[in-house]
Amino acid sequence: MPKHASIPSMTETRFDPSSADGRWQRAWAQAGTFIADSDSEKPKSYILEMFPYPSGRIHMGHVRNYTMGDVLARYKKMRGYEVLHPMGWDAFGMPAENAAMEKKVHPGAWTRSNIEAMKEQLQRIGFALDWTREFATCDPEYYGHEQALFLDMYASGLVYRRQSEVNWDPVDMTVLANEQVIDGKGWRSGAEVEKRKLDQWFLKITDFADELLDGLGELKDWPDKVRLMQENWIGKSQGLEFSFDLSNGAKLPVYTTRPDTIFGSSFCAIAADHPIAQGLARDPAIAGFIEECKRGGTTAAELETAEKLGFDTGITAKHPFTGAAMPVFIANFVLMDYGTGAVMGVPGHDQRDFEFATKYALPIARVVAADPAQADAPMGGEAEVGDGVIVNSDFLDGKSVDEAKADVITRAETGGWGQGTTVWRLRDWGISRQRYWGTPIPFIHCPKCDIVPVPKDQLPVTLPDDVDFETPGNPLERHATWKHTTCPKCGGAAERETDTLDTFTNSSWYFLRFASQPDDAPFDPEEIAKWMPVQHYIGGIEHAILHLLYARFWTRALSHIGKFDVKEPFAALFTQGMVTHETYNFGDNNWLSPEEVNRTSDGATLKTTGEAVTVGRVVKMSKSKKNVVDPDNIIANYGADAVRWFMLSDSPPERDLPWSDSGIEGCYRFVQRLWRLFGQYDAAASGEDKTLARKAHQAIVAVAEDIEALSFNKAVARIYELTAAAEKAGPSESRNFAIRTVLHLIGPMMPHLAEEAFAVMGESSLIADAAWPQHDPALLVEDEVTIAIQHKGKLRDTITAPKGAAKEDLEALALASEKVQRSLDGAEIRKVIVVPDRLVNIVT
RNA sequence: GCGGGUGUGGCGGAAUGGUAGACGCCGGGGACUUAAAAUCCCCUGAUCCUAUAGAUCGUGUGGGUUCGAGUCCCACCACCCGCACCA
Repeated sequence: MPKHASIPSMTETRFDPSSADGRWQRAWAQAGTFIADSDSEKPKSYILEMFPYPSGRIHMGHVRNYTMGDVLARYKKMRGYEVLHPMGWDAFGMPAENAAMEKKVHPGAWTRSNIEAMKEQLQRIGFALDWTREFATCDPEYYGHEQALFLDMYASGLVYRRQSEVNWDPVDMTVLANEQVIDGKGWRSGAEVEKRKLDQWFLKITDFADELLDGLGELKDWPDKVRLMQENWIGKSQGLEFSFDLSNGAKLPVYTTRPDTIFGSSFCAIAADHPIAQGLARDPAIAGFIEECKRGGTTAAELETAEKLGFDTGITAKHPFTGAAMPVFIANFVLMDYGTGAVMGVPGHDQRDFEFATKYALPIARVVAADPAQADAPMGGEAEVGDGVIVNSDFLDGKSVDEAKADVITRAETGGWGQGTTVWRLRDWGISRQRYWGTPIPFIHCPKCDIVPVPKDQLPVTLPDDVDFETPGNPLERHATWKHTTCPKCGGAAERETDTLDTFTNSSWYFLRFASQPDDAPFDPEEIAKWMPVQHYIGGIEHAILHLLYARFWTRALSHIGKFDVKEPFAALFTQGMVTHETYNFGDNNWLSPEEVNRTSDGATLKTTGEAVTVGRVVKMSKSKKNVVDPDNIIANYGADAVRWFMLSDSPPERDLPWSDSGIEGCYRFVQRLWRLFGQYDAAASGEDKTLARKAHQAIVAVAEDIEALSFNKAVARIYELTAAAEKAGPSESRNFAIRTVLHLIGPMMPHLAEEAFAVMGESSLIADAAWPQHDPALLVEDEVTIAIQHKGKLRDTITAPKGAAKEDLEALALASEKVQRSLDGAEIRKVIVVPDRLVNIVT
């Protein structure tokens, strides 16, 4: 293609994001471009990114997350869908209370001002959001409906209250989540955490364990990783529950997944907090041992190295088949809250039992072997947990592991001493939090009537505003008047529940409220039916288990009690990677921010003194490592489109994206390069450029495929290629088509630039409302292809041949090549493999 | 310990079993300019070489299947993530 002299462009000026960004953001807002119309006849598409916690400022992780969703939303709109792409705020939670304590601001005021600031930031990036549906979970309208849903669940038996052990921080006077306990101490107060039994509210997620597990199978468009994590979390296991008769006359129920190894059992072990152990605690030695078990650390490293410890109770258990008397130990490795809190020890075929038996010199018998001849083979230095054939086990001898399992379960059931059982790792969801900044749990404690739900017409139970955080503990608990009320049943004096709901509750149904927000109900089932399930849900992998499991549970629970007919909330899930940045280190652990450092290709120096700075690993942007880049500064310098383009370029979206200054500069250069190209659109040009036209049509298809696969990095590469081809081409109608194609293809990615250029070309409509360009199928196929010719497995030459050329012709062309002949050097040709339109491989 | 993932130039990464390194960044050279910025053009995996040509090597390591392997199979190594004494 001859290089042509530069055409005087329509605009010699540069694209100026500082004026264009705002202009088009206002234009979209005024036109209501992104307001979802649920009455539309178009097919519906609900695109959702995990809503943010209003911590104060938008960070690069948000920008990446929302840019991906935005491209999908805008693309779907161009493809003729009615798109719902909402945004809101996960606004309850501890940081607001911490801010209240530290900065003496009300959590509500702090949260509201953060929301205002972050909303403005999001708007500056030009996201195609339907702001008419915005809400914050701390709005009484929102949490009031949540209270109503909670009461509905209560009425259906999905909510209950029981005593439960919690981590109690005696200084802050509050319950701590497990992840807030660091080395046995409260993360804020540093105080030794106590175990306390408190009355707590629970949601019966375990009722749905089977459904939640089976449902994973239908989630074909979820990452395998997330499905596996949930599967493991739910932790279904099948086995036998049966009881040993104890020498003291009591019965000891145990649970095992390996009933096939029952003849190898040589002891029983119970948890330190097992009722039998507790009953023996009058003995000071036993009480001491129980205390020792409780002190055991819970960190990974401690568990890894923790020695198996036991205390022989002196009680014996009678083996159900052999009648042998086996010692019963209290053991530190048995958990009270799994199974029955007691196990039968089979040292030969369980590693923990093996270690324990070794330490306490208990018999280690082989009951599974590779084949019956190996029945007397000595055990090695560890338990054999693999498959095999049962040996040394009376009537089980010769059976496979699976056959033996079934046999023992059948005998236990017919003999009436045991039962095949399913045990789950999943626990019921404790949702009580002794905190202020959450949804008040809508119950009243009446001295006469016990626990009474707040009548629905009295909802929402709102939070009082006049609270102080000067003293530790729950402000609702010590508020002068708030908790005092009357019993809805008997009218007598009563107290409100002062616990609030876990904030994960708020995010368990927000997607339903986005889809439909009537005043008098949490949602309208008809609207839910129109929009749900979410077609693309995008967010961080850190929510793989809790949030996503709870949201699935709420959807199923609400569906179960007849609210609507949706089983799974998120048809497809995408977990995006983090935004990372180099770290800079000066001296010992003096982290430096990128602004303090001069980075060149061969190192980094301190801006102030020029001293050398150590360039550290590329890790997730975090305040502690100071490797944070603020999106605001970047947008101010380069505009929204360059940042959006950066977020989509280079790294595949599921992987981490390393931020770099040179990268964003490259993106900005490309924005300007496109602007110049758009300026070269020449309405007067005529003539055909088939090569370029073909490239444009191919790009239309390829970019669409890439966006639908969320392979934004590949879509970006294709746009670069088409851009380069259009730049090099001389004026023609085809070139105009190519330029307009580029403009449409970048519409979802760089919307401000696209709108501006569209307008400069004289269009009065918005590119956001435009249709995705049509492609001509005839132009997708090349009429000439490049054929690779290999000899001895290596490329020797390439030839150009008409598409669809006959095998014989290709072979002849290949052999006619001078380079091929030189490589062949007269050798005898044994075989020629011809792959049509691809290659010819000559075997000698 | 269990489960999962990843490994390709200086960097981020492309590649239905069929031309490895598309595209971007970095780097080098040049044009334009009084100069700079901006922009444009060319080069850019390594080694050898008789150097516009050609050869060899090259996708974590070692094997295998195949006319042909980054891609499939087996074994191993490294790093990352999740869960964790779950009976």
